[in-house]
Amino acid sequence: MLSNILFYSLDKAIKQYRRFAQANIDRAGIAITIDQWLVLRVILENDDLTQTEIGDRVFKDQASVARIIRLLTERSLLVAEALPHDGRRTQLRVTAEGQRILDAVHPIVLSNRQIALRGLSEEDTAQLQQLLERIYLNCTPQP
Amino acid sequence: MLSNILFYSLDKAIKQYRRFAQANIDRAGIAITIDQWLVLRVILENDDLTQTEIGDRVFKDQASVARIIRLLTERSLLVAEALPHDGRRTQLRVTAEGQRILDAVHPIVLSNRQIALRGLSEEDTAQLQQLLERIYLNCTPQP
DNA sequence: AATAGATGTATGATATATCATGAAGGTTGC
DNA sequence: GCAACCTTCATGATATATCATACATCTATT
Repeated sequence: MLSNILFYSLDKAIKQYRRFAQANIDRAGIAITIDQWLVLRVILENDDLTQTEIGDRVFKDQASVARIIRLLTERSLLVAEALPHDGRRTQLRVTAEGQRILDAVHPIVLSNRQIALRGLSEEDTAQLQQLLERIYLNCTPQP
Repeated sequence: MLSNILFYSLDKAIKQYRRFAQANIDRAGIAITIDQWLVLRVILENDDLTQTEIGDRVFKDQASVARIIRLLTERSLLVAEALPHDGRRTQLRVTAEGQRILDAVHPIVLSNRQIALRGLSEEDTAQLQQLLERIYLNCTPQP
């Protein structure tokens, strides 16, 4: 049975959480995807990362990050200015509108997490996190 | 920190597992994606499901299943025959080539799971699965 | 039997994931 | 200085996810 396979349960849980979280953002009338929100948030907290470094933090590859940044820029949630000392890169800055959206999403994200974790104790989530980290490491090729 | 957020760990673990699993299938020279494999496997086990029912089992929506079935059919891993009693549907059958690929992937999938769960006890995986199911239910709107 | 509603499938639009590659800029070693 | 290499970013191709919708067909009701 598929239902007995751990990775099926993992996939199922994260997909349902993403659908739930996105639906709540949509319902609040905020026009942003979870992935865009995640990247925007990372840029706000640290505006001197390369696309590859951003990708490492949000677990996306550089190509995905590039396209998300393009969308965020087109939607004016982000601006890119030339950097004098390196012609390849740009300085990314979250705009006022971007900040407004981050602020609006924040309470929704907190509420989403709380609802999703209802019935789980601190120890439950700690152990869950530890097991997930172990799986991650098991699947990561040693350099 | 993102790393303290449970859903970040969840996303990270499942993504890394999928990359790991797909890389091992690719390395074996088998031309199929994990998602295609999953759908093909469900059809083998039960060849009278609608696309929506298949989607329910593999946690995809009907549109995704339709496109995966089209690819599997184009690659001749699956054939669709008209059903006399219902002009909307077709009878899906896994071809010999499809069966060959399922057989080739099977030991790789078992090995992937074993490696990914290295260091986790039976109780660990059981508890993990139970917590994931709880999260799923928490994120599922009550009808 | 005709019609309204339900079901099954296909597909368009947009977003993301992955791999590969191209193009431009930067760094190092000589 | 320059050649080889590395880094950064953009983009094409393909696969999947999601929502909406179109279309055909089936079912139920009258």
